[in-house]
Amino acid sequence: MASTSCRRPSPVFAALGDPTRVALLERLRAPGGRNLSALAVGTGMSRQAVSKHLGVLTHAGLVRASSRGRDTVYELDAAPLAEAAAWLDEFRALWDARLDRLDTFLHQLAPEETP
Amino acid sequence: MASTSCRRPSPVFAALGDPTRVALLERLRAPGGRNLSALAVGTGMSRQAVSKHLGVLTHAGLVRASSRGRDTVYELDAAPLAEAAAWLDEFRALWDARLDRLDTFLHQLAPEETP
DNA sequence: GGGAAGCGCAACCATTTGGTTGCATATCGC
DNA sequence: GCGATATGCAACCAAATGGTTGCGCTTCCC
Repeated sequence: MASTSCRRPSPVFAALGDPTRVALLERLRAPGGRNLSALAVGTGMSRQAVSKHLGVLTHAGLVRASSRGRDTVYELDAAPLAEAAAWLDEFRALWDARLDRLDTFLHQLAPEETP
Repeated sequence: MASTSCRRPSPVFAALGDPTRVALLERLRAPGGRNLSALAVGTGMSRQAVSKHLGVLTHAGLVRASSRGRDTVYELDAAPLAEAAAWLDEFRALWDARLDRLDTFLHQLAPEETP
């Protein structure tokens, strides 16, 4: 098979494709969790907009939301980040392997032309 | 500073967020490059749609396009993938460091309650 | 030279996305 | 109980996205 073995984490990449969501993740990197209002302040957006972005992040598995009485607490979950990094590394590794095989193939064909 | 040091590779993540584009990248992983028509066949899309996706990938730096006579040859450039993976690792590392500091802080506060 | 192949550009359309506002509901604290 | 706080849901809107078709230009090859 020429494809990577693990599943492609497209939702994670799509979630990370928006700088606003990345900024939210950086705010969530502090331990302890934040509620929606605390996350929305200073972003220049309404709470509802922030809530939508948090929904995308939650759907991608990057954020866990737990209802805590009156407000919902959002926490970072970095496990999908590790999966995404692993996919990137695997993709690159397979690509490099292809190039290495091409290199040896060219060497076998014409050793003097590929120093 | 609480932010990661390197710039956030949002365009790369946005480009990888579409499964169609990831499939194109996997087709491009074979060495030698492909022209537009070869990439479009079998995708169920028109050449123009594939060209737009290739434009997004090129803009993200994941693909290099070189004009080769009548047709343009597209080649994979995996360097942004490495940058993206590095960003993911750095983000996770900083987050883990925060958690570690919290852990030691809690230990200093009440050693018997955090086994 | 002339037909065919390959590509880019522009116009166009449907759907999704990113954002807003308004309102209803649940919860906390006095 | 009651006011204030925190959230979710629905409707709505502008802009971006993903796709199409058509046309024109360049390049190959016979």
